[in-house]
Amino acid sequence: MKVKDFNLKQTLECGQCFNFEKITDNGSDDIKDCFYEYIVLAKGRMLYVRQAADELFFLRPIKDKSDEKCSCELPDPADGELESCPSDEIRNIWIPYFDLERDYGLIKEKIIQADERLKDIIGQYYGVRILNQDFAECLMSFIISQNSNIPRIRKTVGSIGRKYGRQAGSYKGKDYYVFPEEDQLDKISEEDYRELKTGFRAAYLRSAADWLAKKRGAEERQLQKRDADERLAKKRGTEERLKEMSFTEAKAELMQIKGVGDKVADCVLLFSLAFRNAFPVDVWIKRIMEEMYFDGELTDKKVIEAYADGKFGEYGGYAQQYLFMYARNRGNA
DNA sequence: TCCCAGGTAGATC
DNA sequence: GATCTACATGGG
Repeated sequence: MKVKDFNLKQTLECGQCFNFEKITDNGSDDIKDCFYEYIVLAKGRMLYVRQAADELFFLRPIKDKSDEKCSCELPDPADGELESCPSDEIRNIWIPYFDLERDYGLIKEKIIQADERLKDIIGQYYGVRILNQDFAECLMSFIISQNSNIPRIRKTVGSIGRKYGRQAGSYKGKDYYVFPEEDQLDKISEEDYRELKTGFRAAYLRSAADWLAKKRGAEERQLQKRDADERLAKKRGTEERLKEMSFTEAKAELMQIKGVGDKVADCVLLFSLAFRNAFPVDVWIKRIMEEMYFDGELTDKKVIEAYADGKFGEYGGYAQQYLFMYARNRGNA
């Protein structure tokens, strides 16, 4: 499909998601001649996604038929051969995941209206979109992110998938694993997390898994009280309930989890619960905001958050992401 | 070796 | 209520 205001590399590598692998990168950021291929593990699946200029392709490896009966005469597909994903999967899963239904032209206009100085920054990072990620994975990932760095977060998230997640496919002889489902997460002990080098975050990850299980249990008990038809109609998980809440309520819910503070909660709200007004303030954002809006003075994170809310409002999350890219990449970009 | 990383909880003032 | 610090680990 044709895309605009989209750059696969910028979108995947801006630090919002962690379970993917780069296959190809021709080194160009320009939408007129960029070429990227990535394997993305999300939504319980493996996706092979390719961007060639303004064309985006949702692909998957052709299944190896060698273990199926009655296919002995058919030659196996060459290793690494790809086919298009079914159109309903593209429509129902990947277009929403990459936030491709949204008009980023409008969003950019609104942010530039709020501050002209962001025009060049947005121009440089024109192709960042905010993904709509799986809730549990996003929650666990950003608990892992605290006091760490992006390469290491990716390493840890990947290793949790490899050890406890389901294999979602393979490509060129390599197996790829998705992040564990919620029920699988519940079986991982604090000690297990420690073995995966999560350090002091191990207890937090366990407390998040407890919270998820408790919420899931409460939801199921609620449903038991209703009749079967209604149960089917109203089936919804923790994620859906949080989405129906106000920003403030949902944030307070998340912050009940030991290990989830202001910043992690904001990331989860922004990247997996569609609260695009969330404005996570990490060390990079704190620095750039102090520089741009507080005369270089050290400023409390809560003050920065409130200021951003006033300035960018419902577009805060997008603005935050452009600023984050700029703050992190300047100097060495 | 020292410093820093998409922070948070608990202690202390 | 605002500020200080321990917390594990790995990369630069």
